[in-house]
Amino acid sequence: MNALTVKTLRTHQIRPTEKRLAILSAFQQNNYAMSHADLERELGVNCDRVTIYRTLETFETNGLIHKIVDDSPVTKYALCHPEDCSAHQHNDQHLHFQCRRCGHTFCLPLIKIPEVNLPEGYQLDSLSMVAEGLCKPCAALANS
Amino acid sequence: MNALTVKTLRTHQIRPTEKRLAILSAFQQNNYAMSHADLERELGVNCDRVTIYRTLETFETNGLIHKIVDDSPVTKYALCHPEDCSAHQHNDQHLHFQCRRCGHTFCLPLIKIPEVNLPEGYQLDSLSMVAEGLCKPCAALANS
DNA sequence: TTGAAATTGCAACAAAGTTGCAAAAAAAAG
DNA sequence: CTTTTTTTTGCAACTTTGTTGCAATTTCAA
Repeated sequence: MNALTVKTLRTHQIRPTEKRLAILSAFQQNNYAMSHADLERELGVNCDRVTIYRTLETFETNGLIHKIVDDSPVTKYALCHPEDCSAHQHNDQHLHFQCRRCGHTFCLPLIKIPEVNLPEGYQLDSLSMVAEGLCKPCAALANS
Repeated sequence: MNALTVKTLRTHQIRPTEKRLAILSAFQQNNYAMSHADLERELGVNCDRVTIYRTLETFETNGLIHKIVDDSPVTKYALCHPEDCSAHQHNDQHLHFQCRRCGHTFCLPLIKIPEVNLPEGYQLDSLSMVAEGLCKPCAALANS
């Protein structure tokens, strides 16, 4: 039992069950955004498909992970940065980067999304931005 | 037979068949990004599901429409602006706006995506940006 | 320790998208 | 104007992704 992980869940008002701990550590062990299929692969048969879907929903509504919008048709999630998100509001206004070679999408939390001026009459809630290209490791490989 | 529409398809090296003309006019008659389900609804039973999927693929690879990345799980497409895209390259670097009320996503071709500075080592191909909120008509409704 | 509330697994379903193949349509060749 | 070739379409079957209802189990608190 990882005490730190348990504490993380409790902080977000999420009961630290075995399955949830496993899913949380999967997120912590990978620096890219995870899809349901990614998690299913990592957890093997020890966890039901539906449990994974429901855990993701729970984690998101409690401000532990956020959805990532990218080119792929599947929904992906990444750990929120604690200073940005809570159960009440998500505020992950940073750039995401999708690599065309390895297929993974990463958070670049240090790069904030620039402001845009919307036409008169539009009301803005949030902005998201995805860069596509080659991530650092894949770019290094391509140049060798 | 709409001569203009036929010409548009020929310009993009796409054979102007009946189904393709119908799908193209569906795009022209709606100013929002269209999903497969949207098209199926518009075309009724006159067109097979698979034909729609394949037509979208053909249109995209020939630079007539582009994929739109938004919050929803379904793939949506919008007409390209002729000056931006061709069969060889898509270059639709404008803002997209997704309305939380009507659910539609619109191109805002006049609002260009700002530049961002990526960390050292990353190689950028393209950027996409989605704003979420209330579109003009829906915002007007909400304020009345 | 017992009882209420939350979580999980199972089954069944729905929606989104893909693939192979044969029939039909369109274009090119003769 | 046929015949041949290529492209497009429809159908069936399948895969992947995601959802819902319900009963069994687990967790937590009284």
